[in-house]
Amino acid sequence: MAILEEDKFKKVIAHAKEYGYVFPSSEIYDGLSAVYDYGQNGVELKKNIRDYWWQAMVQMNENIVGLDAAIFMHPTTWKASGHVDAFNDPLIDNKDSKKRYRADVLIEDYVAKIEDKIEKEVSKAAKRFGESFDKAQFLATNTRVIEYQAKAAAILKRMGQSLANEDLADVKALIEELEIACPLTGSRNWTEVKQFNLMFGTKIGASAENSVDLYLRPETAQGIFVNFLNVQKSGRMKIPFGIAQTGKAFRNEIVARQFIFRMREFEQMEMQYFVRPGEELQWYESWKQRRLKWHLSLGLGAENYRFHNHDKLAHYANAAADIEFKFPFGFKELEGIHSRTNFDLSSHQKFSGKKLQYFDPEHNESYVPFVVETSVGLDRMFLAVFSTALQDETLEDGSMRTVLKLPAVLAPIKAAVLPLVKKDGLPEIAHKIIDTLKFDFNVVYDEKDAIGRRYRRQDANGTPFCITVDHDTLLDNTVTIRYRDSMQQERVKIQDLIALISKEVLPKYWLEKC
RNA sequence: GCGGGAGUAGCUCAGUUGGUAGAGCGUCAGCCUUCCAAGCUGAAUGUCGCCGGUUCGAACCCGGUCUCCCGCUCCA
Repeated sequence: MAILEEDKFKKVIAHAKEYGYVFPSSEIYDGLSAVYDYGQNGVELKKNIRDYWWQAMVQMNENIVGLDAAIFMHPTTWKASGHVDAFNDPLIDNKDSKKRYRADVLIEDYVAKIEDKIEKEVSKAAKRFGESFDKAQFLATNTRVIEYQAKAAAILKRMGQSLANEDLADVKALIEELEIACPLTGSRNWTEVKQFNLMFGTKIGASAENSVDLYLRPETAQGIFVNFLNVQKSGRMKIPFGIAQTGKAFRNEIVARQFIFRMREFEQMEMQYFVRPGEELQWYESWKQRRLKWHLSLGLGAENYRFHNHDKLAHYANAAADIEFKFPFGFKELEGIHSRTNFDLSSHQKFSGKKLQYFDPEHNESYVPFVVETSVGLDRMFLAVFSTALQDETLEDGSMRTVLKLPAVLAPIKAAVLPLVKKDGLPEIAHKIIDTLKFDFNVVYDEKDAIGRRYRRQDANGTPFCITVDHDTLLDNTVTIRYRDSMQQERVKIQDLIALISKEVLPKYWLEKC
């Protein structure tokens, strides 16, 4: 990270804390690694981002509906989804090379070398005996081969048992006995073997003997898949249709860092779109474009976005791309768009024994639908918006101001109402204006300090409008409205305020750009 | 997890060879009234990250520990 970008990132984190957006979790106890709390302004910004997404996805699309599935799910869910296998690794570090390996893979590689040796013996013998060579007999009788085979089998058996018994010390002992070295450096200076489970485990049931092991969901998608038929039938949904959900997910990351970019507890905004098999790639393409358009509608700058198409695909996908955003620490994933095939629904069908199929009346056939997923990290979206909005500006007179240029639709506070001085009845009028605006917008009142300083305070907090009550207000019921980004001021009638602010902050005017 | 750096008021940081903590900004109250911060007066706020050790005495020395930052590593 360049020095400038690093400074910028530090400023973002400090500003987020200072203005009540993001606090380290449990800070009075020294915090909890990679867990953060959203403060009084952060919760508003986050809610506004979530609402903006929800409106664009659910409200604006007749064939997309919402869902709020529980965080706890039946344990078999995670076997079906592949997370139990994929999120569970015994890892070992080499102290000299600083490289980390899966302990079981190291041992399996070693066994593979033994098998190579057996193969070499076989091919040597085959050359020697020519056409009369009997491979099966050779394998069964050659003493060297039998020795190799016995050794390989013994190693695998012992590793299997140790892993099953969670005897990680023995896995390490095995690595040491076999004198397995770091493939890169040849060092045999290993740490202990540690089990890394990326899913958080917990228990349901109050008494120990009746309890069942559960996981906190590592993604929200599975709640949608297991409810696919419930929603389709109760909502009389016809393919293609989508189910949208926002909610918390949990991953026990080995290293979680970069502020709220990678947290152990985070919030996703996901939509699973169910389509006819064979049509998934065209939907995948169209969702890629639609989702990018949604991001661009916020006006953070087209140059800050790019697609990253995956070459290596996960086992369930036949196409995948990320929308990457230029964070203070570089371009990183903001949203994923995946063509997940019918992997999840098929797998749940297999594990549950329940049919998860759709009867397509148009084509008169039943099938397991294919799925196109769009998945945004809400916290990442927050960071993208917040870090881009935070700017230090040099003004014409050479002075500086810190301004948080949040898209007005997302700003926590839409307007501040300020009496020019706190006497002559101006505060009373300001309070009256607040009473008329507060039904529609989050507004605040401030009378402390000089007017200029109050403007700057609101700038730093991202408030798009300041409304100033002065002595002329007493005569003609007009106020000054001052715009955050341009610092321009206008004289307007009090009764025009609602319409004026609405035009800038209501989602309606932003969603039209999606 | 490894290596490097750091933890003193809300923020940014001082703190001399160990002698029970300061500044600026911010916050609050009051004065002033002035449409783009930094006018005047006054006030609050710290067990100097935590635990232990050395010492008559530790923010400072030693050990441990926690947290954060950077790099490596990991990342359905």
